[in-house]
Amino acid sequence: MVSKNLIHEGSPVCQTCAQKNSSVFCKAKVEYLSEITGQKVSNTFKKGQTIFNEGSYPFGVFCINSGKVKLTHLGDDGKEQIIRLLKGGDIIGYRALLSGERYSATAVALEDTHICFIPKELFIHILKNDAALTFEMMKLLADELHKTELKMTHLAQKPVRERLAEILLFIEETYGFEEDGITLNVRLSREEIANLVGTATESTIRLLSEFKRDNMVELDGKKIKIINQKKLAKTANLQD
Amino acid sequence: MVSKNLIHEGSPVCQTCAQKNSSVFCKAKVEYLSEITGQKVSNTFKKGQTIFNEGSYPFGVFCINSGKVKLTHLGDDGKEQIIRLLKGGDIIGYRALLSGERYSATAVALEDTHICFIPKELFIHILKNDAALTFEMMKLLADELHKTELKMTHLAQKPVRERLAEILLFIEETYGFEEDGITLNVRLSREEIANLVGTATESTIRLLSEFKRDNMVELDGKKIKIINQKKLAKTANLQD
DNA sequence: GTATAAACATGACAAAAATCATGGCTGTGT
DNA sequence: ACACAGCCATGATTTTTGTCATGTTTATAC
Repeated sequence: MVSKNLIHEGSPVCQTCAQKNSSVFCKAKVEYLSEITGQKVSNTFKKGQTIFNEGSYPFGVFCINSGKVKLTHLGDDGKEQIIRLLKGGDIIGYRALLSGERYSATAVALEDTHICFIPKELFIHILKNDAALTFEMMKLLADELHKTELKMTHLAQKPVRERLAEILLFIEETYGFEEDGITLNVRLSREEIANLVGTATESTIRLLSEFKRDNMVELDGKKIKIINQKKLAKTANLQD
Repeated sequence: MVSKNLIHEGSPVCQTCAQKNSSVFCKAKVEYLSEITGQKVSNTFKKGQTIFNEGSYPFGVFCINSGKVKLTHLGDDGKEQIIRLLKGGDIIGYRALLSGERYSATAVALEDTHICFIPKELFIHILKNDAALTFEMMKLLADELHKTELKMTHLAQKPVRERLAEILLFIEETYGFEEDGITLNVRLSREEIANLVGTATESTIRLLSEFKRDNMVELDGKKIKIINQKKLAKTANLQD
């Protein structure tokens, strides 16, 4: 494993980064990759730590090397809404940077997470000179927009039960399973799941119990096992 | 009025288009503007006509010259969700084109609308060669993503009453008022408003009546007059 | 102008979901 | 091991919202 000692040195090299081929940066010209390697700062965030905060100014973008991150909005009544779940290879903080605004969301590590920070100037400089990378970034934004529009429609039209089923499948799609092949590979509190679904925590707890009763999932503390994916997908009532 | 005869010729010239300074294309290099002028197709859509349909393949982007357009998703149960309202200067159909997918939404003219069509090849060719324009497109996407994330959070957390108030203010922000300074400058059915808010048509009708009772709006058929904007904003309970 | 359909409006009711209350469980630090 | 806090669970209740039914008004076509 090349990445092992690199990570422990605190400063992995982009050209050999484990995420090189899943990140947008894999599309950057090689010359820029070494520039990034030279200027980036590598960091570790412990579970629960905040990477950046809604309302503050962005100084660059973050590229997740390993770990899991949630991106949240604070609603007008102070309730948290999780708008995205992220993992190794994903970049965060670019939205506000491109719009030239403050962060509109807060990023928090869901588990110990390694992240590289790329300064704003370098990021913008590369974008302005690397058309292919800019094009990829544009695509990434277009995809994100599409996903968000879908989520919006589902929030507006689907009952909580369907949305919860959908979110469980979405978590699976994002983080996959543990070695046993059925346990969702992330630990989220009931409240966090509720904040993904857009509902009250109690409703989430109640529905999870129902899903368990209906043999779609098994619950063991924060561990959630998907034991009947097909039925769950049917419950989610998905078409698209 | 330069634009008047241009429009009636059926083929306005981008360099003198009334929307030149509000569209992203105003950032395109002059040389590309004339290329667009040469290749675009100008068209008129009557009220209610479909500009493109969810599920079909994009062959280019549309640039709205004048008029009003709604972009809608079909939910899994066949219910329409309006995801964006557009006007002169806005471009549509770029999202699917950039992602290389079929349209994920349907565009329908809300009133007689003039639109220029720019072929895919030209659009992509220009993007690949005009870094400044690409950068602007990226910003546009970033802004759209932000707006959509906000809408998502509000759909998840706010009650219907607040969302309706918010939507009325949003319509005002988008299309403004008629000459009288209080009548919203667009005619939407109650059902369409409901599909913006994400609620049942009857709920929308009921709440509009309440807003009228509470002296926030006046109703006259499809005409909606905002007579107490401050109170409406308070009802919307906005912070951001 | 008149017929016809579509849109608007309102009441009654049912369903969905949030809130409140309470108790048990689990993990963490001492 | 123990106390404590935070999380999980569940029941009871209220509020919100959707659905169904029905009548009225408005727009549109002939």
